[in-house]
Amino acid sequence: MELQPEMHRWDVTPTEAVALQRQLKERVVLHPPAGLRVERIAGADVSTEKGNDTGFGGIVVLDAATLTPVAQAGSAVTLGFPYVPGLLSFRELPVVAVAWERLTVKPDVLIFDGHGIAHPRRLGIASHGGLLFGIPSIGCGKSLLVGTHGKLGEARGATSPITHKGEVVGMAVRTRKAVQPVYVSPGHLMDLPTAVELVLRASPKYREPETTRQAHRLVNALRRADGEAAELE
DNA sequence: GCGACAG
DNA sequence: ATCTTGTCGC
Repeated sequence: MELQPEMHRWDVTPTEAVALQRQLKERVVLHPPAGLRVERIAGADVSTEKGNDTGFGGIVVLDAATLTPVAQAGSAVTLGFPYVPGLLSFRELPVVAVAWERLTVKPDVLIFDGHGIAHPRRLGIASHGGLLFGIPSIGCGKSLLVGTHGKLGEARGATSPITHKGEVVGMAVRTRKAVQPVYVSPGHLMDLPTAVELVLRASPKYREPETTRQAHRLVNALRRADGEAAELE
């Protein structure tokens, strides 16, 4: 099951988007493919501008062992959906999808800046993106959308389960000593233990995974380059 | 009805 | 997310 460009249309209303999420969540698989080998791990991100409706997307693929970039792709797409908490994927995935199509070297796992199943309807951008691209995916957010968790130790590697409506939907993970944790949840073709392990492995030095940091760097560079080109008109 | 609310 | 300067701490 590869990319599914026609999974559904993107020009929908918020009400239709919610209905699509309820339907799509049934397809999410919460365990990794048998014998998954993570040699390449990637990060996806989108950057937007204040007085503009253009979204700059990007994906950076890293060697999982060295966390060195091996491939990348960017995109600039007009945003067709507003930011609505719980419907982030309808705003950002169309942008990420263009970058994904341009990516010549595909990763084994894709980490999104946002949540997976730690979502009101269990279909955050990581789960939706994993389904769309047919790839194992992980959600790694900087703040919670839903759920609560207990206190966690100060050491790097400390964790505490995120619970929502009686279900464990993710894990608060301390990637740096005495620094606010990140919130990890499975996207698609992924389970929580593996997601936590991969995020920790990808975050040896900073709070956020190197995948997310590199993708963030790429999309911001694209946005600034576009802004400077516009000034010379 | 009120508060919360990824990026 | 973006708009913005300086500032506290390792």
